[in-house]
Amino acid sequence: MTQISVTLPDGSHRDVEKSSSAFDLASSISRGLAKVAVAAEINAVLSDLSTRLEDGDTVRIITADSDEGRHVLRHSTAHVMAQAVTDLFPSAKFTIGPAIEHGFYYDFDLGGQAFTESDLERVEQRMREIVKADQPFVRSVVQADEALRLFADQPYKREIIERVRSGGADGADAAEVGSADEVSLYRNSESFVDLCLGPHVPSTSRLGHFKLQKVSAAYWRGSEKGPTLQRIYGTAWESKAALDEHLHRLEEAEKRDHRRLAVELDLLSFPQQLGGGLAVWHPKGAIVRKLMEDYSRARHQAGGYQFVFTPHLSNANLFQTSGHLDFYADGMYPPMEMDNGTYYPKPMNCPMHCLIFGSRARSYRELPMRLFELGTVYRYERAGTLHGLLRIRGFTQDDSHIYCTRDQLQEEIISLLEFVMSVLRAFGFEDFTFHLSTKDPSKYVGSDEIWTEATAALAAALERHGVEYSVKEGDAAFYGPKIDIHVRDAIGRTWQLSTIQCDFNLPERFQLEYVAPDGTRQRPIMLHRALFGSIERFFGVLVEHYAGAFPAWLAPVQVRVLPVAEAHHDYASEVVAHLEQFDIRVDLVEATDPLGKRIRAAKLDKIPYVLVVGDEDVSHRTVGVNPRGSDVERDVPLTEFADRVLREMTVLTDRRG
RNA sequence: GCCGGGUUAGCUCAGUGGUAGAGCAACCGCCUUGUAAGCGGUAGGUCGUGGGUUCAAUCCCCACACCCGGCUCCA
Repeated sequence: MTQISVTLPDGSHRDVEKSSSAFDLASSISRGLAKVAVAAEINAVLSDLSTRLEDGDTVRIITADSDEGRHVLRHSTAHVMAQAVTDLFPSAKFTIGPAIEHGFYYDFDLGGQAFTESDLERVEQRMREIVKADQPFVRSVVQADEALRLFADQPYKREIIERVRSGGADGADAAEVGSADEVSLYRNSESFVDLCLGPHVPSTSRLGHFKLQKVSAAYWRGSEKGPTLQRIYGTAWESKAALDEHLHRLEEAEKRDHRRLAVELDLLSFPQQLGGGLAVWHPKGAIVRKLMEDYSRARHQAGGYQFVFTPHLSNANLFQTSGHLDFYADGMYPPMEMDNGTYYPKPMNCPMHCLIFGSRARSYRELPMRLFELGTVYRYERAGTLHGLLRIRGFTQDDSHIYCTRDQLQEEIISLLEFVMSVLRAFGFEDFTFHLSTKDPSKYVGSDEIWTEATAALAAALERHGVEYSVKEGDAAFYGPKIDIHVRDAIGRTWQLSTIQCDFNLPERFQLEYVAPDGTRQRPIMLHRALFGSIERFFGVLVEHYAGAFPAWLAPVQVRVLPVAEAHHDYASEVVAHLEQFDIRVDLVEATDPLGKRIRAAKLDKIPYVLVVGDEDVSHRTVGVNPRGSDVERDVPLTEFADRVLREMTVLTDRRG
């Protein structure tokens, strides 16, 4: 037999010469395919293009412009970077260097030294030389003993091999090496060989559209107790155009940074005198926040929630009862000794809501009881973790705790999902992903029965909605399973916002009970639900989603009126007064500066409507409308414009139905 | 908390061992009738805070605070 037959992804068969490689197959299909091929999937295993095909194999050629293809490019580029670093820093010990979303990194031990920005340039330069040298990536498989000799002066590589051999490996180790006895290697030059399962591109000349981005520290094996390594992040793409586009996207994302926009738009600030992770809200930011909160309250009121308020401090006994002191004392602000005991700033609202539930005998007739509070909490986040509004020490949860019977659980979760998505849609989020976190067998409270039931209730609710969801095994909190809801923003980034969590723990700890129809005392199940998550964080996400250009109903200033000249000031004031009577947020900038300059300033303030009024408008009671993002309209009757803005503002009420 | 880099006017950023500068913004004046920067002037800084070295520190050294990029953590 000189021919073998392989199956292609479309189910067709193709004959190729015996002992053909995957690359030969690609070439036989088309020269174009061969040119963009970077690897192959053979019988569902990702493999090098050089792999010999067998009769009956199912083969899919991986091209550079696919997700898997880019993954291969990035992984190979990481190897090239490691070679470049070891060329330039001969004493560097290299560790691991995987492909990640949009790029790759590699971690090195520089013996206490750190890379500088100029080192990065040198490394990048050396990488370009390696690419030009067209070094082949050659895979080999050796015995573990031989590999240990090969990496005699690379302690991290030896550690990986040893761990795999002793069976103590985790997934990351196995991905580097292969199996316990046989170690997979890739050599891309005389001097550079790395542990790796591959696959890799055939040679370094297939790479080149990359950029090193930043250098930072990382812990070996992610452990704070391990050595500190130097990590270099880079990105790599299939073409210069794709690389440029990616870099452009990063620039655009930077322009949306809520910390930058918060300053530019005068929304809020983090005064140094206040301390880290604490924000003050300026009038413009406060208006937006108030509108968000007002809307949230209105929706909760309509949704059958009861509003409660609880204090910022509590006697330590409460957090002893709730278990927070046992589990999270490190994340709480330190205690204050007072004349009648020890007090803590609250890190959570739930214990206090439990006190409200437990304040008197409860009947099943009161369930489900939905308590809601915009509750401000304080958590001691470690200094290095703070990040604008997204990671902050003092923040306000839109926190709801729902006490219900086991029979009510599923229905309650279903209506919660609807409620959460409906509110998020009102803020412009349409694309949701769902994650169901299940029991961690090593850390949980409650009976298996109730875990199964609650997890099934969460899953059923998701399925009833017909939404896709991923299961995160063992990722639940110790007190119960949960659903996390992520949203995709205007430029495709995802943010975790809402969470719905079942809790069997707190009702037990607080000995919460209700009287059932048969007169017995039963323990309620508790659902924790944060919708925005934290008002501060959600606001930050909104700023980035809208790039600071809030929709009209949220904009701090909705309309700015610009008289063309001083002669139009009186009429401009009338326009302002007319709009203000409908609670439209409107301001006026008099004609001391030229019109063009005032227009520009209004645009930079991202105001939804700029109204220009001149002679014709005065005589016809009209306005010139310059809307954000569309064309100027002249001679719009003032009353018509007011109606239009009002309609836009009532989008809320429409969504409420 | 760890590693690295920072902190100069409201903002963006120059700069120097001999107590500081630009553009924009602000304020004042002039000009000004139609959609993204008219002209001129004025004011504005304990160069993050504290200590040290020095005749002299915004600059060099140390500590602290805060910020940035990651790591770790995130009820």
